[in-house]
Amino acid sequence: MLSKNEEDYLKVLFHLLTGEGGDRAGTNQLAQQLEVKPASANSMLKRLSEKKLVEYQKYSKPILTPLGRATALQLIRRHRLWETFLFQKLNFAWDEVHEVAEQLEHVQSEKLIEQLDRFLGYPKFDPHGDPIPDAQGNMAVREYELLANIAPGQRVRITGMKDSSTAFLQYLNDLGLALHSELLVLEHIPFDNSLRLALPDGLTAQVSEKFALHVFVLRLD
Amino acid sequence: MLSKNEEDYLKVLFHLLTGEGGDRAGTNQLAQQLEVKPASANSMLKRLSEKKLVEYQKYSKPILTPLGRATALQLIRRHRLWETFLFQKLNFAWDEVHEVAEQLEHVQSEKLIEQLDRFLGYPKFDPHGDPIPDAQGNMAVREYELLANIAPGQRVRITGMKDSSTAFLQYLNDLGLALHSELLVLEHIPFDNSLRLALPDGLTAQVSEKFALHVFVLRLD
DNA sequence: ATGCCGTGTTAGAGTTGTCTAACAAAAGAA
DNA sequence: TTCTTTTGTTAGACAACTCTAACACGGCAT
Ligand SMILES: [Mn+2]
Ligand SMILES: [Mn+2]
Ligand SMILES: [Mn+2]
Ligand SMILES: [Mn+2]
Repeated sequence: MLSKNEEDYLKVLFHLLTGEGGDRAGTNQLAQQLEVKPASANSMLKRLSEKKLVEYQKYSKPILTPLGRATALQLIRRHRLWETFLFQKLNFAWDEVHEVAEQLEHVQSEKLIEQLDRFLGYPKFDPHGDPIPDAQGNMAVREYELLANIAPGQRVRITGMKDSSTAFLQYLNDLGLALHSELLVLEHIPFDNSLRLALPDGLTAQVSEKFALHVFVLRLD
Repeated sequence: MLSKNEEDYLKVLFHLLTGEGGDRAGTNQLAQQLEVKPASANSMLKRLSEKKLVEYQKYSKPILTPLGRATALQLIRRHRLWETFLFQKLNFAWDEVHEVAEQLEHVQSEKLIEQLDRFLGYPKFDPHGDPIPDAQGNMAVREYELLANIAPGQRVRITGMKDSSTAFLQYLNDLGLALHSELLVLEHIPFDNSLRLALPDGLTAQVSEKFALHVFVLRLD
């Protein structure tokens, strides 16, 4: 059985190694993500290696073993199910769920997660649009495109966010946008690659390229 | 902020000191309840004393400060709300809720508990019939009498259990009894103080005095 | 009052995790 | 290639627990 800390390190490592350019992930990135010093991350890498979750030799990049990957996916499953619960049943806002799920994910009970999944109706995506792995670690592939790449005139639906920071989520909230919101790209301004959008409430908004690079969408029609 | 372990020690101490004959509770009882050695309980008593939750001088019985009592009641609130959630929403059996609630109770989030309480409809009692403290630490007084003291001919409703051990809860289950079950005392056998009962399903059962001393009831009619 | 036994306390060591400070290796620039 | 910067590793200390083993206190019986 893994400790809460071992689980958190493993999960962060999974995200670092699975995200784009994940091959460059090492001790320092791991430490930074977890807000600890590199010395701490280094000693945890050794411990995870002892437990056969990570393959690690000094001065080379760590990789997850199949066991490590499977274990991380189960933790991600728990995290996203709890986020969904908080959002759907307990009136938590979009940007409030993560912090609490970060604690709830460590509760050890097979039955708890099974029953929570059933209670929520076997959701496929969490409130941020991220796919929820099933008990076998399989998850839906989210078909998405970046909003930044959509041509004017195209209607789209928001399917996820690349960034789940509070600042970003609250900005989205202020625009009246959420997962599943539909919007229309009105204009593309070549100077700075910003976009003019028609929002669900009928208003229009001008958003930066940086914004548009953080929103995943599905083309409609 | 208290650690998970500090919270658990505090809660057990509260139950030891609040239960009948709670004045006799000391280092050894505390250690036994928590399944640790007396040396460990002793050092935790010092730490809780440092944090002004317990008044403690060596070789004398510890008592809770008002702050310690209030803190313990909030933990008990969280525990019983989670038990209620697991029982009512996630199909957990009566004797399965405690172990998981023992973990969930340590999740730190005011909003989580507020919203959970609302989601459950502000329940006054947990699945074992134990009262749930409100945010101020107040709880309903459960009017109860021991089944052992009920005279033949009296109809009663089960309002709680003095013992929440798995063995006891499963015996109750096997008899078809649960919280709120109604039953009729048919006969009192003076020889061993056992009772004959009419059960909800129409059958009768013979139960020992020990059993009858662990069930709280309300007289009906 | 003395002695015994159960209760309670301390010292000292181990585990899991953290940090700082010093150092070693690898990568990049000149 | 040689220097410099970034990245990674180690040693050693500390905190929050845990334990075992030795010891002190206090209540009770003779
Ligand atoms: Mn976490
Ligand atoms: Mn999420
Ligand atoms: Mn607990
Ligand atoms: Mn209970």
